[in-house]
Amino acid sequence: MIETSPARRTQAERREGTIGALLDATVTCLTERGYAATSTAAVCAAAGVSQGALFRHFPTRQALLVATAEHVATRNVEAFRATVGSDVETVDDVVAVLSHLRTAVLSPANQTWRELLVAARADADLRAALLPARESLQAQLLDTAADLWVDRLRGDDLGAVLSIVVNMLDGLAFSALDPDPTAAPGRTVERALRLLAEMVVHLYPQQENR
Amino acid sequence: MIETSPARRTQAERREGTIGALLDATVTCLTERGYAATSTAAVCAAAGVSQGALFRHFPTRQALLVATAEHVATRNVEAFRATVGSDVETVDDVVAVLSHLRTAVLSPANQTWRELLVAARADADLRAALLPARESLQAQLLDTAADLWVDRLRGDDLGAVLSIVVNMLDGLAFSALDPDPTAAPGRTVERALRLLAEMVVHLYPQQENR
DNA sequence: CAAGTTAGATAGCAAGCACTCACTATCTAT
DNA sequence: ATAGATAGTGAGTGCTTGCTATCTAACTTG
Repeated sequence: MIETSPARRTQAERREGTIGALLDATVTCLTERGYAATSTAAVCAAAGVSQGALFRHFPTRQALLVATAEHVATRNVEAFRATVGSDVETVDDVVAVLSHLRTAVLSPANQTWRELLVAARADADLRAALLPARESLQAQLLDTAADLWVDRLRGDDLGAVLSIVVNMLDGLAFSALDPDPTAAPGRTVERALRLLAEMVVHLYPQQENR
Repeated sequence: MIETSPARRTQAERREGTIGALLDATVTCLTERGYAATSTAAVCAAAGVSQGALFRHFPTRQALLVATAEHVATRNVEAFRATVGSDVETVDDVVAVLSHLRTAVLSPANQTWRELLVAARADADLRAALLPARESLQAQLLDTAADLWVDRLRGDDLGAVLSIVVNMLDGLAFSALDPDPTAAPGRTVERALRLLAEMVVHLYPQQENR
């Protein structure tokens, strides 16, 4: 209580702490209030710091948003890697992977990423600033998928299947207007995921698939 | 030149004219500037009218946006109907349909619709106002597809396939950051569309498909 | 401990926003 | 032709925005 005075933190710790709080606050603001309503004031209120603190560490609002994008991009890759990790044999296995992928795509991190991508479409500066992170993420997704599924799908088909699956799940997330999009998938979506799983498994049936 | 004085229009004509100009201007503003930058001033500038004219016909900005949504929704249904109209037999036929569907999804009308849907996710009022148009559009899409493909796909699979295709194309449109998204499809996307076409054709191969 | 540097708080500013209001122009009905 | 209604104008209002300037608090270094 005496020697470990709680108000004693090194400058780097303070800095890192508030930056982390700002990034997390930006993620929550983006997911539950949208891009336009993610004002610097709102982020500061959610993070519990003043506006001066924000503009000390980020020269502009866009810089904060770009930093947030890179922050969530790494999380997204990790979530994808964890999801696809299990080995698949039967159609049911693939369905399970797709279901997990769906919840991953609906996570706040992915929601944030999507929100920023949409905003970038109308803002050339943001688009340019987001480009490297975007290409890096896409490449990492493809590499991860190739590592784990290379014996199942050939190069061309891998990219195509990945494009179908993630774009479909993204489209689903975009058009999900429910307050809680993490709810049950719904019959149509479940059937759609099964069709995709059957497509994946039957693409190369010469192996010992069921 | 004399009897048809160009400055002689009935009130209804004037009204309809400026309303149409405002709706069209809103569409172009939304597609090429995004939701946030579609201010009343920007729309009025694009339409060539004053702000007072806008607020005479639409009590609020949101009313203008909702009217625009309903305006493009009908266009979207028509474009979909025209696209799916041709009868399909071979895989190549389905690929052609999907390609046309892709360009339809990338059209300004559909882009506008998507922009409004995304904005509605963060705005409860807009979401509620858009709900009827949204349900009507979805129902019409499904009905149209059922009319034309009912002999090819059974009820459950119809919705699932439709969900896969339109969500994938929507996701593709969302993540297309190019200034001109109507450009060539790209190898991966072409392969993806072919895979989907094969899936559709092989779903019920008992008929006289190739 | 003192001087210097970094972190954070607060008040305020110019610009842009949705929207209003007093007014003019145009059309319609008597 | 005249009166009343509708369409359209453009300056103005209050509010929010991203960002800055000024200041205090906390940490680091000699």
